[in-house]
Amino acid sequence: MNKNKDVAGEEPSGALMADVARLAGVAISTVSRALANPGRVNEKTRAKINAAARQLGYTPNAMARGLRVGKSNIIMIILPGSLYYGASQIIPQVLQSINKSLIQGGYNLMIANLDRDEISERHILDLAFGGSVRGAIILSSKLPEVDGRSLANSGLPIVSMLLDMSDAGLQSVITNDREAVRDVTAELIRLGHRQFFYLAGPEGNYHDVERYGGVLEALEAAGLSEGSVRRSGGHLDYQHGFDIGVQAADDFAKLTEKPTAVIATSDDMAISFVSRIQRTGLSIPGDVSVVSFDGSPVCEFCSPPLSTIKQPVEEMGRAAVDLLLGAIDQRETTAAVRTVIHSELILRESIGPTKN
Amino acid sequence: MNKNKDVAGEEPSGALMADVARLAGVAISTVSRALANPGRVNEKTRAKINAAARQLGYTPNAMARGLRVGKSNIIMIILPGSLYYGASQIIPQVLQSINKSLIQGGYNLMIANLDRDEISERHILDLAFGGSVRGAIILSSKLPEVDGRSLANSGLPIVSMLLDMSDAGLQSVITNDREAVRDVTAELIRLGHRQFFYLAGPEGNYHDVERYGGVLEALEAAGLSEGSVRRSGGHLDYQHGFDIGVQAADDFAKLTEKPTAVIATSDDMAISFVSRIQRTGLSIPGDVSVVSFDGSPVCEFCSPPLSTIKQPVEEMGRAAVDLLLGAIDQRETTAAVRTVIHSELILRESIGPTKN
DNA sequence: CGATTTATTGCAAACGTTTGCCAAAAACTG
DNA sequence: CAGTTTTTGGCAAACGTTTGCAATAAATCG
Repeated sequence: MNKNKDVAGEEPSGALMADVARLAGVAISTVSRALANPGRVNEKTRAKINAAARQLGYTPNAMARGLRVGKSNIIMIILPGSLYYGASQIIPQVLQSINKSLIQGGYNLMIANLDRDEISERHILDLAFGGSVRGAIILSSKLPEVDGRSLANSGLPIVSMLLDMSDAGLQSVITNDREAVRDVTAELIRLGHRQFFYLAGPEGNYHDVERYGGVLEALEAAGLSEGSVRRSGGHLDYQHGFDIGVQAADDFAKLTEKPTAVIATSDDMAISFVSRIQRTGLSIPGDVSVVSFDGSPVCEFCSPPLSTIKQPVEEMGRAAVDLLLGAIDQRETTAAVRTVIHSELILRESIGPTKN
Repeated sequence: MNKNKDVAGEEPSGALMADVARLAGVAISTVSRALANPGRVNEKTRAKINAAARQLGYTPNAMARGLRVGKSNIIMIILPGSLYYGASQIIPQVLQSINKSLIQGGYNLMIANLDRDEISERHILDLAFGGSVRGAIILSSKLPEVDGRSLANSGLPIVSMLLDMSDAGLQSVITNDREAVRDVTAELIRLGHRQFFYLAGPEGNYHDVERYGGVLEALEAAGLSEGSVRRSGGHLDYQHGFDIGVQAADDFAKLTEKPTAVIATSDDMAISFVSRIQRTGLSIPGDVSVVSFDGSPVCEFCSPPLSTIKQPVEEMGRAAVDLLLGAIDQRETTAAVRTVIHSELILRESIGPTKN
């Protein structure tokens, strides 16, 4: 009842624009203009108003502003699952880079987690349709959609990262996974390798399809059959990379005819795989060459140091934000829909020529 | 101008409560009550309203609601710096766990990055005083404060994590760093070690003080002098853990009288340190025992597997959220101000008795 | 059956901004 | 100096909810 009546300011929270106006002796609308607009108000009054605002410790109410102008300054990022995958820093790095770019543009970052359940989908849709957010970046997932509402027709600008959804008309920032894997596989072939072992993340997953596709392309180009590569894993999420690697090492041990080159689709898999097969007496790269995906810094300090395909996450984050803010400001609405950022192959001692 | 006039709904975005009311043939206020309040409206009308709402794909506008009730449902987490520290997943794990608990409570998580600059402090204060957020969790940092405004008197419920600010009256969720380090040091002493090497994060940092303090306590308890431990590092942030370890390995190499036990204050430091000193021909734990901090999963797959003090981050996150939501709901305002969550020492092969 | 309570709904005033429109004042213009 | 343009500042109407209050309808009671 008597919260913010004109009797007295009791709570420390909340000098209003009206208070500033009163103190400065001007109208409330003038205060608004003084604080936001550039040249709409006389310099002298502006100074008076600024002084009053500072004296009162005035901070404009973001929700009132948002309601009035019909926009928020929050961007949400939709993450597919856990924020951390073993040693792989993909998600945190993306987050960091996005947040940084966003702040520079005056926006805030909100995290939305897209678990498999309907609850979280609904939650995200509420955020989108409820006007809470101004745009969305979606990481490696399809658009949430439940009872008729879909993120696609929320009217929000959306950018997809890591997953190519350009055919659905979504701006997509992706890496050249397929090409990168093709190249590294070709390099392994050049080094004499003919039998490959491929550690998969979730089967059918976009990354899996692309990366495995890259392997096959390289094999074909070299005239090798599809049978030259054996798959392991495929039923666990990337989040369980270490487990996949451990499991794969078991699988590997059981093989009578051992592949000489291993392509892991995350650093985690490679690390645990290497750790396990070293125990069985195999040496790297003497017996087995290993290359993996992600570019985690820790790879440099493994023994032997691991070759890895570095995901250009920071640039991807920046690019995604640029595209998103561009769409918000309605610049370049019709620009190229797919942005490919190139991965970088980091060659280290875990790769070598075959013995014979 | 003619955005949402009553002429026609052009934009796909935005069925309003008024639309639902019209379709259901009731007043707008009835709709509001039907959707939120429990038994304030007749079941039949409620059904009609729900049907209408679903048909229109209605989603309440969060900012309008927030403005009216004077509360938002956003919690901000204030992070001290980078989101990722090498292989240590502390921050992402905390984020994950906090976000999960928050969503269950109906809140959303916003990320605020507290860099050293004044800009970011001001930004955080704007968020706090601008009514955008309902509460804050602050990670391992002091409260931002600039031109008279301080987070402390924003009226927001705040919980401090990792940094003990209970003396400032802030609910603090911390780990027993000092005790954990004391125990592990004592264990090393029991194994015969008498000369220690301590890898520090930023000097004077709360964690550094606590952890180094733990070492000293153990030494004293065993009757060893403070001179039994040498420090390395101290000028770089934890973010550069790998660099610290590399540098420390150089320092170590230069020592004529080599310590036999190393206590690293992050897994990153330990990993790069180990990698480097192994190259100089030293063996672990034969020549040097190593223990570190954080409990990164990757430690299990290092060679040798690293002993580490596992930070109970998930529980800390949960605890912090519980406290925060408690404060928001004004339950238990006067509960214990300090919550200590216990670390877990994971002993692996990187630790062993001294040779002689 | 009239009186009193209770359940249900509607009206209208908030919440704290922004902004279109208008009026007054100031600055030019011829 | 009257007429015209440009600055400047105020009024009041939004933005889309929630909620106190009042009104009506239904139910209960003596």
